[in-house]
Amino acid sequence: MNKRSGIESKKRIIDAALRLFSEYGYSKASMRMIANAAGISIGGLYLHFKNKDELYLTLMKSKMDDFAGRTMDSVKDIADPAEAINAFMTVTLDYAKKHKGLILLQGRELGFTFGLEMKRKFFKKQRGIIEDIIRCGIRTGIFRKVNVRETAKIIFSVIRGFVLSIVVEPNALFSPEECGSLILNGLLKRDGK
Amino acid sequence: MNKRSGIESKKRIIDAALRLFSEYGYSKASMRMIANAAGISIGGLYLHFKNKDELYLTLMKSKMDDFAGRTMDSVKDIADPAEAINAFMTVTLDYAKKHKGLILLQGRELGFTFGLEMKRKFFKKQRGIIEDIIRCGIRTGIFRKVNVRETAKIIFSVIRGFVLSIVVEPNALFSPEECGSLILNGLLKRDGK
DNA sequence: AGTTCACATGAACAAACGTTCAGGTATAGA
DNA sequence: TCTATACCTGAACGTTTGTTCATGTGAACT
Repeated sequence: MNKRSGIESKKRIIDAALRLFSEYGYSKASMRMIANAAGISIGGLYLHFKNKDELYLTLMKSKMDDFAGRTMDSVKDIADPAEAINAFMTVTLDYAKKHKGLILLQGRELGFTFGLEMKRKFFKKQRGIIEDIIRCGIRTGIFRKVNVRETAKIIFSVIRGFVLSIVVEPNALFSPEECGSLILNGLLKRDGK
Repeated sequence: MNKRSGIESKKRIIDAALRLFSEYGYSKASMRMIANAAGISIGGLYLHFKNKDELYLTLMKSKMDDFAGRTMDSVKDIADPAEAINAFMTVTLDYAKKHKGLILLQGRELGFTFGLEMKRKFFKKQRGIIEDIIRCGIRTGIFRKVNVRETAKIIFSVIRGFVLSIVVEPNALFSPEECGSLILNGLLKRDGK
């Protein structure tokens, strides 16, 4: 099983690493396991990534960029803020559900010193999108005059919680639609209705 | 530093373990480190806990029981559902903020097979409290007729997200009050106002 | 004073870890 | 056919891991 195309090997390594990091966590997924799953030798693995940290970070970076790009795209040309909130919610949660591997990987090893800065940047960017939507909603008079930053944090927290739920209680997930509805309408009865 | 009271040693071990598990995670906090921090020998550690798993689980169990008890107490004799939601939120989030160690410990190592069942039970119980409050709110006509289970999941998800935020972005936390307000009132402008 | 017993020690062990390295092999160009 | 190059191999190394065990120690009871 020799003489492969280099980039293809690298790709197989990344795939295997994502799978194993996700299932076992950073510490318990050993380089040997990853090499094995990728159909390459241990030495070969180190030919493509200079060490375990680099492998992990490369993985994270590429997947998170992809994630961010998609959510951004899905919202950018929706005019109605209420609809945009819903869309952002739905896209994010669906993506998370479909890519459990990434989610597991990123949720786990939380206190990791060496991936933290990257994650923070990612979160800030995502929260920024929500803030823009809220500001737009307030400007156009559709939303109440809430504290934009606080509210964005809260909404983002719902998403983060959902993502965590995927890991801990996969069969206790709520529907994105119901969630959008609660965020928009609240729990209290409307005066009129 | 010999001849201690046994239970006191055990207590020191638990303290040290919580601190080190929290800071370094399950895998990277070694039994030697824990023994060291507890001021006991490696062998002595195994006198009190038969292995690393047991130490971890004992820790988790005791802290989670404490957590559950406190949140339960804080809500049980508040009549107004809206107020109860707020109280539950505040107490839970404050507790989480005050006990970062526990939170880190429990958020980290998410995919752990051997602690999962316990965690699920804990979450279910907590969600049950919220469900009761919502049901009460609907019955008394204060809340809209929402899907109780779904809504409870969502609210719980906010909490879970907050808890995660403590770890990842400690200075990007929202206020429990603002959060309660959003959940109760929603984002859309009220008809009357 | 002697025995017992709960608590404590740290050297020792096997296993697993991340990483390196001396070497091997198939392809591409000469 | 020879050489250069890119890709690959797995034994080996030095650490560190969780866990065990033969041995000690001091207080309490007989």
